[in-house]
Amino acid sequence: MSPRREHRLVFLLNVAQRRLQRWMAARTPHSGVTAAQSGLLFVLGQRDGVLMGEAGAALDLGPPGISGLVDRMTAANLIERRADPDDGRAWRLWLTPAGRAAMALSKARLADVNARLTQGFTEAEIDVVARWLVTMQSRFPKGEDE
Amino acid sequence: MSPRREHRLVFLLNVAQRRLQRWMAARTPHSGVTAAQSGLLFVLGQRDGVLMGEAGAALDLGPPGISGLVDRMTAANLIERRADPDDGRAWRLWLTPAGRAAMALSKARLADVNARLTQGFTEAEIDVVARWLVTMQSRFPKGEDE
DNA sequence: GGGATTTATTTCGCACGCGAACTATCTATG
DNA sequence: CATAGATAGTTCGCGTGCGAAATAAATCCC
Repeated sequence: MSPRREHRLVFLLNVAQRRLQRWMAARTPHSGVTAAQSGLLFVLGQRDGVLMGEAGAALDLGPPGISGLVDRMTAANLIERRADPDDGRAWRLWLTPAGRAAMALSKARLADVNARLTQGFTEAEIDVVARWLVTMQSRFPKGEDE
Repeated sequence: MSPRREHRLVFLLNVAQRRLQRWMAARTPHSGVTAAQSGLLFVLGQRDGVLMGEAGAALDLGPPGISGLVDRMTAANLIERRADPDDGRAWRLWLTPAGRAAMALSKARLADVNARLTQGFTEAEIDVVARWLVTMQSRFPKGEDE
């Protein structure tokens, strides 16, 4: 029984996430590229020149979140903001050479993280975990849907 | 077998955590008690008068984390800081009546969250998830152990 | 065409939690 | 006893991301 085990899921999720973030932050070989920042680097690695809103959607960030992330990464010279030629409101994001290099380094770190995230679990178990995490997205939606 | 699915675990964990936090924050019936704050309320509900460091350990927070949390909750009149009679450096934390009431309300919200966290998954699957989350704690330790 | 509405992004204030450095107290050791 | 070291908390600056409100450009509709 122990309702306590279930009670703990909220907490366990929180702790696991923070531990992972902290671990990644501490192991940033290249100058200060954080986990969130590598996320954006990967998005741009696949689709350079996306709109900020698209990048935000890909990372599940709202407007203020992506805006701040872009600010910091622009200041760090990892990406560039260039006006969209067709839409005066929009900005497109482009990797700088430094950003491209940082992305390559981030991939190595990600490989290490992946090993740690799956080690000791069967593929079926990892599938359960992934399915659970994905399900939580629809279970705790952004809007205030019931 | 898509290495991409594994790649996503970092991201999925991050998103699930943020979605849950956001959802809880939006559904705070009582004045502004956040998820982190309910965590401390529950700790005090079980052991009123703990040292700040003990509370931090229970919530996996470092000194600055628990210190700030206590600051905000003290300002909100949810808890009280009282000097430890035996140790001039230490402070013990106590629930205020308002804090005790907020804790009761938080429990209702937690029940709702728990339902959403487990609904649609078998007990065995939830066990896998819980085991995975716990394992991640040792996999991404606080110290810089390799 | 022009006013209302939608859309892209920014700004503000906030909560959270980290690492590093600091202060104050307690404890151990010579 | 004095002093060195350990321990409890605080403070600072930072990155992250949210909600709400503002700005500016695009679009829709009469």
